[in-house]
Amino acid sequence: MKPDAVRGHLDGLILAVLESGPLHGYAIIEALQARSGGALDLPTGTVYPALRRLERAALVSGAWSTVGGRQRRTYTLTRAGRHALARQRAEWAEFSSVVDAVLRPRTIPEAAS
Amino acid sequence: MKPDAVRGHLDGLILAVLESGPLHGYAIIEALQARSGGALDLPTGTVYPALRRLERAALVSGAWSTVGGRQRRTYTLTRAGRHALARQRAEWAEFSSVVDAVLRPRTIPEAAS
DNA sequence: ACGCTATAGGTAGCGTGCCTACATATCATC
DNA sequence: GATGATATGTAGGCACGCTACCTATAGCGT
Repeated sequence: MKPDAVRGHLDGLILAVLESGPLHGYAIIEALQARSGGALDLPTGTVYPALRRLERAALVSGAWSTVGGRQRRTYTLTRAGRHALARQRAEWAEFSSVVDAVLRPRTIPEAAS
Repeated sequence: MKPDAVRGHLDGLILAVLESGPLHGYAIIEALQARSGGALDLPTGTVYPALRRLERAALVSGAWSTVGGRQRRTYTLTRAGRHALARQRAEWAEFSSVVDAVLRPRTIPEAAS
């Protein structure tokens, strides 16, 4: 998939994978890969800043922990995050149906000749 | 619909409305409104630069004409534009199925209480 | 005569936000 | 001790849609 395609929808995707339970950043990237059948392979430079953005917006809350000597920052969906996710889903439904409608091929009158 | 949502998909939308036949910029905006049931109300400052971009990329070709004393620039899909449209449709199909898959609510195991 | 709206085209500059590239550190494997 | 997986992060670039303007004609109302 072309890079940049997720623009404007990344937040919703992250919130969606966090719905099933808290995850740390690296695991979020893997979860997105898994759920998309490998199509979504987001670089850390995309996801980590997004998580900080979501945390600033109070849609997720982050907490440090140490697992196997490695630092982890585990993110949990907040109540506001849950509402935001519902909103994102509704917006996506509308958006995708609009694009579907516009993109759908019309029956083209057969060319003369 | 939230502004900026069409980002990355605008070109495809414009190519799609041009598939049925040549249109000038203003008519393209109206066609997008019509096909989307009013949901897409793109400002001229979005569409006109996009058309010039598409013309530079040789996906559409523009031609001036005068209708009722007003200047019009009518855009026609080129062969390359038709290919690009097919590509955009394929990309959209993949992208939207990926987002659907990730966004789709999982059955959440009932919380222990 | 004047203003308003619809029609028609356009530019300048901004901000968002994803990407590339890089930096850092631990642990396991070879 | 080098490599790769795991894990987190920053800096800078840039594409692109948006806001806010500007210009011009035609038609209508007052």
